[in-house]
Parts: sequence; C-alpha cells; structure tokens
Amino acid sequence: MPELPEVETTRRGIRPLVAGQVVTALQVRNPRLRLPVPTDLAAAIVGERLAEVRRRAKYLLLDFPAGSVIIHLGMSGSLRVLAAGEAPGLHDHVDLVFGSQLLRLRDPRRFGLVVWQAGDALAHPWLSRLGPEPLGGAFDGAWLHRVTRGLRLPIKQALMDAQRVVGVGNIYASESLFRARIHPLTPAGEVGPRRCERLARAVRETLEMAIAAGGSTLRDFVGSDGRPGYFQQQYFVYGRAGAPCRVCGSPVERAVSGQRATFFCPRCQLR
DNA sequence: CACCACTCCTGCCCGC
DNA sequence: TGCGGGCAGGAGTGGT
Repeated sequence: MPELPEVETTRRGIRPLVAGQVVTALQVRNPRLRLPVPTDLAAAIVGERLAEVRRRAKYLLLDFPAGSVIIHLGMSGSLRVLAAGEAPGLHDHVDLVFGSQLLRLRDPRRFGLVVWQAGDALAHPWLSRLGPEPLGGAFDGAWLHRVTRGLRLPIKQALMDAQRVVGVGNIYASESLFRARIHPLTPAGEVGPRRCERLARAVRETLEMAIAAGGSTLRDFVGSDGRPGYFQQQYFVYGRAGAPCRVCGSPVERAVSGQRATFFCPRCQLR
C-alpha cells in the first residue's frame, strides 16, 4: 500500500530512467481504474518529451510540454521500468513506451488514477487545495497547532486530512503518533504547542526514515520483481495488536478511528 | 465549517 | 482441497 515514502521511492526510481525520454507509444490495456484512463491521453503525450517526474502529496506528476500526466497509485499500484516487449501481467493497465523501454502501471485493486492536466499540474482541483508537504519547510509544529485549533476529532484523523498536511496515510499516522508519544484518539484541539512540535518532528522523521529504507532498493525499478523493499521495515505499532510494545513491553492495542485501524501503546502514548 | 458514512476493488487470510 | 466470508485501504463525494 503505497504511502508517501513508497511514492517518493517510486519517483526516485523511475526518474533517471524516463526523464528526458520521448514517448513513442501509449498502450492502455485496461482503462478501468478509479476513473477511466482518459481516451485522449495518447494524443497529448505520444511524440512528446517527458521533462520531469515530480511528486505532490501521493500524486506523481509526469511533466510534458503541454501538461502533466497525474498518477496516483491508490493502494495497490506500482510503476516499473521494463524492456519494451516485456509480456504484461493480468493487472498491468497502462504502458508508456519510450523506445526500447516502457513505464508500466500495475494496479490489481484499481484504486489508482491516471489523469491528464493541461498546463500546470498543480492547478488540478485535486492538487490545488492540498496542505503543505510534510518534508517541506511549511510544515512544522506551529502550522500543525494552528490548523488543529477547535477540532474535536482525533488527532490521528486530523493528521490524515490532506488539507492540513499531505502524505500521512494510515500506517505512518500510527507510527508518527507513537514516536511523538501521543495517543491517537486525543482530540486534535487538545494537543498543545509543544506536543504539536513533537508530532510534526515525528512525522518528518518517520517519513524520512522510511524513504531512506526504500532508497537501497531503487535498482528494483528495473528488471524483474520491482517492489520497493519496505517489507523489511520494522513498525513500532502498526499491525502489531497484542504484541509487546518495542519500548515498554505493554501489549499494543488496536482501535478504530474514522473507520481505520489504529494502533498504539496505551502506556507510552498519553491523551 | 466540522464531521461522518459511503464507495470503488481484489488479494489474502481465516475457518470450515 | 475448495469455498465463502470478512477485511483492508486512499481519498473523492455527498450527505447532516
């Protein structure tokens, strides 16, 4: 399930292989994603040079002269660079062919998206109202404190709201709150300035560590099994209900918040 | 606004 | 061994 670190690792993996290359063909094998792949996509990009691969939140932006292909990996999407002619698998929806190689989007659960945005990609309605990047300078404790005043909803849900900060998904929300020693069900408005500071720092550190862990597997984006290698990453609480907290040994608990599984240590994390 | 519920889809795991 | 059921999960959308 790609969260921001996986998307960033994907970006870093594919960028050196496709940036600067000209699209020679587009193959839409299965247009059915969360929204249908636009039928006029080929007209927009075939024959054009891919200038840059950027990321905003969990969206990947493939920049062309006239606009950008915006890709979201949903929860099961992956992008790999393969040799042209590589036989497609069951859920390989789209290929961007660049001469002798291709960029292949696979998405078994079809929560992903491919859209075309003419002109500035950031002007797309899905991107234009997003909050700050968690790894950028605009996100810090002061910002987090400001955008959570008066909120009664749990801090975890506030953290996962892309208008407040982007890129914090279910896994890293739980992990960041553990790192900051804040109980995920604490009303967001009750988290004071010092704890907001700690939480903002925890979000940044958690994501940076995950990206660093993925960086060693960039070579996997070419060739056979191209999955980013976070599976080796050790989570503190996520998915560990009943298992001992890695810090204090108390059993990790599971709750549901905003219809999402939420994991925390009841002893380390205070309301 | 703030908040909530619903929706998309399929691989995987569990129990029988 | 096969099969049904339940679950997970990003984020847009459409309520109250």
